[in-house]
Parts: sequence; structure tokens; C-alpha cells
Amino acid sequence: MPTIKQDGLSRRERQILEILYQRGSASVSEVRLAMEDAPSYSAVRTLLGVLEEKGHVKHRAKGLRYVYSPVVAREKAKRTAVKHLLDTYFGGSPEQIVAALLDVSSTQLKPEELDRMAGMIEKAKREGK
Amino acid sequence: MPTIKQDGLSRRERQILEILYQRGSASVSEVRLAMEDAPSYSAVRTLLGVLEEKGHVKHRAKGLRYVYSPVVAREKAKRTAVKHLLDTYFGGSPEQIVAALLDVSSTQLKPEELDRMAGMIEKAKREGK
DNA sequence: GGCATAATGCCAAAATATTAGCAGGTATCG
DNA sequence: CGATACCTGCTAATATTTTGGCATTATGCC
Repeated sequence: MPTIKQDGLSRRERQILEILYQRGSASVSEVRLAMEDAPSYSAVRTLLGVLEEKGHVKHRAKGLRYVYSPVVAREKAKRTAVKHLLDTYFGGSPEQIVAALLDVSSTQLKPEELDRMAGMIEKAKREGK
Repeated sequence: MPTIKQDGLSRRERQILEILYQRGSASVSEVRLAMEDAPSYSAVRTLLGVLEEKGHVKHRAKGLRYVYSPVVAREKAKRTAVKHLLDTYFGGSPEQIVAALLDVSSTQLKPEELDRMAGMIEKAKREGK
């Protein structure tokens, strides 16, 4: 089984993979356009090739061009990313992430969203027992 | 002003910086010990030097040896990291992070912790209006 | 003092990552 | 048809990262 670690990616590789996670899938040009500091088209193409070789990404031909997308489902990648964040910055404490989350996005949070979050927590509490 | 971006870091640089965020501060040896796939002492030293040059890390001499720590406070780094996670995997939706969080750590979550989270959300709701 | 241990500074070799360029193919438009 | 505009495959050059090694200095202990 090919090992697929989040680490082991170079700077550019990470950047591109994250773009694919953001957008779900994208052509070479789209990826390039989404890059702040985009290099040449060729460069992007090469990086996507590398990512594909490493098993992080796959492509399908859509008409003439290739459309790339991540191999590991978003759901799984999410969980890994959250876990990593938890360990790296929050000493494994979920509460602290919630705090940071509310802090970061407090202004844009609508009451309904907050309610839904509260609902999820409530649900977890019931199921936990 | 020296630009301090989370990106622009090489694989190893990132790995080491994250160790420093995890532990708050550490000597070269401690960093090295914390690395799964540690290279030589010299290598770690060089990387720390690079991180220092780039402005991500500072050191103070403690007795004979240097102890390194991140320049940007944990608090600030946390917020940046959370924002990034939000954008990359969750389409900017805080609810989804909460969901993932509960999913990832459901088994270890104590009712009190859940209560505290609920409390924070409740508070955000009151303050939001 | 003499010796082992552990640090730092500096540096150059080796490995990787990043980039651009060229050749060739296919659709599209006038 | 001919020109243009995109696309891919491949490859070579360049830049950056990663690594280990040597010299030197400080500390602790016999």
C-alpha cells in the first residue's frame, strides 16, 4: 500500500493539494489561477504529476484537458487535519479550538449557526452517556 | 518589516516549528528527540538557524545551550491556523469544524468539556446580538 | 591538569524541489 | 485550409533544502 502522509510534501505540493481540497477538483489552469504566486504553467503541471505519483491526487480526462482531484476523500482529510491542529496548537484540547473558532469568526456567525453548533454538542453529550 | 508567513516553510522547517509550538520551547536536542525521523544534530541546528533568520523563531542562551521558541505567540498562531483550516477543508464553515471535532474526539470527551463548549457558544450568542 | 561530553559556528557536499522550454496534438474560428 | 490558442509529454537547468563534518569552546569529573 502506498503510504499517503500529509507530510513529506514540499511547499508547492502542499499549496497545490490544498487548492484541490478547497475546490474539490480543478484543471491545471484553474489550479494555477488559484495560486497567489503562480509559477509557469509547466511548473504547475509537473507538481500535479508529482502529487499524482505520490498518490495524493488523481486525474481524469475531461474532453481535452485533465481535471485533478484529491484521492483521499475530503472527509478523511478533514479529520486528519483537525487532529493535527489539535495536537500542534491546542495540546489536544477540543474546547480550545472551539474558543479559537468563535474568536476568529465571531462577527460572521449567525445565531442559527451557533444554535446548530450547540445542537451538535448537545447531541454528543446525549450519545456519550 | 520581515514577512512572517506560515507558508514559505520547507518540510523540515515546518516540522520543527510545529514541535516548538507543541512544546512552547526546546533545545536543539529536545527538538531532535521529538522528531520521528530525526536527522543529525547538525542538521537540526541548521534548520533552527534558518527558522531564526526567517524570523519564526528566537533563542536565548540557557547556561551553555540555546533554547528556541517561536516568535509569534501561540495565540496568534492558533488563530491563523484555525482560519487556514477553515478555508482549506471546511469552506469557511465553523459548524463543520465543530462536527469534525466532535467526531474525532468523541470518545475522550467528558460531559464537563462538552458543557464548557456549549457555554462558550451560548456566550457568543448573547454577545453577538 | 587531562579527558570525556556536549554545545555552537561555519561550511560544503548531496539530495530534492522548482522552474521553464520545446515538441507535438487537437479543437476552433475566419 | 491556415492561424491561433490550449492542452499534454518529456527533459534539462536552476534553486533550494537537507545533511554531515570539522574546528572550537565550555563544563564536569577523575
